Amino acid sequence: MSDPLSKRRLKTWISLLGVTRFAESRLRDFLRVRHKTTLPRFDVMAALYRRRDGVMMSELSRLLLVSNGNSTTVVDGLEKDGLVRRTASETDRRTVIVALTPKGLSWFEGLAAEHEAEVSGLLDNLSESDLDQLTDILKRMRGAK
Amino acid sequence: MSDPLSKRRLKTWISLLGVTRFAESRLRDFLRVRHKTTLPRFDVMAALYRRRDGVMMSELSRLLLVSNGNSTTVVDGLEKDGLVRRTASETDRRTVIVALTPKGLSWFEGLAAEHEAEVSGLLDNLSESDLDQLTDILKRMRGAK
DNA sequence: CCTGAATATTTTAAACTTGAATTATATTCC
DNA sequence: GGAATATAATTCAAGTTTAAAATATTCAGG
Repeated sequence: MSDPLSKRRLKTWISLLGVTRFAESRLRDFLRVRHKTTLPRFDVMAALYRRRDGVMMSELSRLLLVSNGNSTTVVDGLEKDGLVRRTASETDRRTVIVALTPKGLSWFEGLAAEHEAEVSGLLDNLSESDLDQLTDILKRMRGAK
Repeated sequence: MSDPLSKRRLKTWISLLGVTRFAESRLRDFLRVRHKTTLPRFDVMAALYRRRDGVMMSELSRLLLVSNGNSTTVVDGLEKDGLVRRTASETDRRTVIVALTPKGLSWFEGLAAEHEAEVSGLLDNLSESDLDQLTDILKRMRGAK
């Protein structure tokens, strides 16, 4: 179990975690300083931007890999600020559909390009072939259960 | 700014984040169900295990990429449980050295192998050459400022 | 020495997050 | 149809996390 391969995997994992945490902290700074917002709020907005027709609360949680309770809280805040809207489903009365409001849409659009540039800067040192390899590796990791 | 390369980087970043979040959530489950503890507590213990002589609070925060306040809180909890110990520095009275207690050490040792196996399982699908490439790519990402 | 800048830590308030109830609705299968 | 089960969302308590403010100490120049 504690063979050299297993040790190498652990080391790689720690390194992976370090890099993503560093990058997340940079993005948090960017969002706070430049746009007076937070990463979790941005994440929800980005998910809703990609799924313009709206998503169920539970689907939102699945997409962002956070708990249901967490989604409820963040969406509550965004709704209070008029950036997202909750709508009851016609077909299933348990279900709530969340979507961007027009205000939310334009807010996000005013931010998206800058955010993309920020992320792009974080991956600046990666060549196209690095991106290929990384994408491939991540796909394989996702396969593991 | 929003050229194809930048878009690819964004996509890769989102994928990277998804994979690490998924893995973190698995580790959280493992620690909660099997060992009645949490990821942040484990992270602190692991850092102290690697630095057996103890580390300054601020260094601990830097290692884990969390805020100073966060380190204080988590170390408070671990100290109350007798797993770590704070010691005043001889040379600098501002400084506090945190280290594992004997109890903390044996607790961690009883856990480390299982944790390593858990992580190893998450990277199961990666070949040695994948690990090489990934390590290399991460090193390059870390270079970006 | 003194003063101001820098460093180390803790405290605080607000936000985030989780996992476990809880409530409500839908589905399955007898 | 009705009971058991599953699913959707929220609420809740406890813990985590952040960033900023407060406290204490050291260091560097003058």
